[in-house]
Amino acid sequence: MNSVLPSEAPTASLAAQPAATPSFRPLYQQIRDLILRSLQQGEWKPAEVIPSEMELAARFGVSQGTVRKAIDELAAGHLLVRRQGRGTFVATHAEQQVQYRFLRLMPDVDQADAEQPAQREIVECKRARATADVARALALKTGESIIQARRVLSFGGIPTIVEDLWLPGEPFRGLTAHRLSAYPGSLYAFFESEFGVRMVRADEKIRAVLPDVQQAALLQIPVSTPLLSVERIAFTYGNRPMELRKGLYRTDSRHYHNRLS
Amino acid sequence: MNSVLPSEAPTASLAAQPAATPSFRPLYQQIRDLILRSLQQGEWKPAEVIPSEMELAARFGVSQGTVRKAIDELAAGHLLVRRQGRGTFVATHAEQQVQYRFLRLMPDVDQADAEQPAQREIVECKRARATADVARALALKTGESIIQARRVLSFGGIPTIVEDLWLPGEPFRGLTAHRLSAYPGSLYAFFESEFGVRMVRADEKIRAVLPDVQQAALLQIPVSTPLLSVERIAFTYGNRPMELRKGLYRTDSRHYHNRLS
DNA sequence: CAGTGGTCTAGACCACGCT
DNA sequence: GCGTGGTCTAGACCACTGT
Repeated sequence: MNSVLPSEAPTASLAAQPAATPSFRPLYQQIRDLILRSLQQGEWKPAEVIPSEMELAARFGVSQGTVRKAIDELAAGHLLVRRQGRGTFVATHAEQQVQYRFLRLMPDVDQADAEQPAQREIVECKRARATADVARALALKTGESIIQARRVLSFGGIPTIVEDLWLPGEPFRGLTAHRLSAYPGSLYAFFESEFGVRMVRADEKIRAVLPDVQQAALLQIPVSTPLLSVERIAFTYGNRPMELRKGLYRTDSRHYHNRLS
Repeated sequence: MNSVLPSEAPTASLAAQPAATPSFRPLYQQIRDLILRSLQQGEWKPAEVIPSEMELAARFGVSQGTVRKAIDELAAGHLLVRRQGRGTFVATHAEQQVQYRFLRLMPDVDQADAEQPAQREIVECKRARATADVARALALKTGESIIQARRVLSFGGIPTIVEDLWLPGEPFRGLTAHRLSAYPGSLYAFFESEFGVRMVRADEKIRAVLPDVQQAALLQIPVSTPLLSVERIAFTYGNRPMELRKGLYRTDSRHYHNRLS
């Protein structure tokens, strides 16, 4: 039997599979998707506990082991975090552990003592209309309302990153330079707590480039300094693109770190 | 009970844990490490099948489920590959699927039709002595014997990558420019089939740089062209570093792709 | 001590690949 | 049809966290 009996799944119905098996879909994946939908719909908010495995098993009418495997996959994708003895929690960007989960620029020499956090300066933040490029990246239509921002990150007083951001206007309605500057945590923690938009995954395209005059000025470097260009699209639940970000990184005393396996 | 009874593990003994639990180590991790050791010692060679889950369960005196969880972890780390209905195989770099598993330089426009493979040209290949830097990266002593090579990769006739390689002399004894040039597959497939050295993981440090005169000449570009510098250390089983590679990538029509999650 | 996730087992059945 | 990995279950027990 490849589907949950409706009578045993009072709060959620799974699409029944025909007895013949033209397309087989494991139960635990169906459960995973149901949990995912609950996350998406905000049934449990970031940093909250979700129901225990036994509760979920009862709710979906499956065994604990099946729920466990569903949660395993979500935890592997950093959507959930398991804490033994306490419960399973909705993952959040606001955790102390990793300040910048998606920033891979590391100091060349690992100063053992805690590195002081980056200083952030908002250079610009305005409402605008999506160009064709931006619209394509954010799955919008050309001309739709967006928010555009530029900021500079400095480490130990040295301007190191200049970033341009493009955000869809609708979900981020009410975002202002002032609120951006005032927020103490990372941008993604800001999006999460202020707009309920949780970034789950990102794709980056990395190149070596030279800055234009303005970028060079912001980083206080000559225009002949090669920089890392990092173009990122960040996605929420359901692979919906919610941020386009183009960063320029100085790499003379830091490097972009990547592990291949 | 946290350890396998010796009587039930005839071909391998697991370290018994004291009844008090000062340090608890799950059984499946112990099994995983035993399988890992067998891989390391070459009991099963790349692309070969390993024994079935039931056989391994009998051999280690545990249930199939425990072996399964051990294999799951190794498969997640790309050390093993499961194929339903056929068995579990030792992973290899020689698979057709992904030509270059560790090369993340992608064409900007995805030509749907198969891209023709890169052309490879060995520029240099010589025996030498490890400098302090190289020795540190490869966990050797300064002055130990190494092999040094330089090659150029071209895509569609355009020289795109120039790479310098440093390899420990001992495991790669007998490597020559001729054998390098003659081998049809990727470098890592070559290391695997010709020297039994299987790379399992790699760390990369990425920067933006300008080429020196010689590098610019090899890539047929001006010295003012910013390039991606990719410094990679590749590891075999047991986190032993076995290759240092410094690559320069042209990124005007290709980009380094990375997925963050 | 109760409740949570984590481990381990044994057994049944399913999907897949080969012969 | 057989053997492989893949799914699902039910139950026991362990390790960890809070009260």
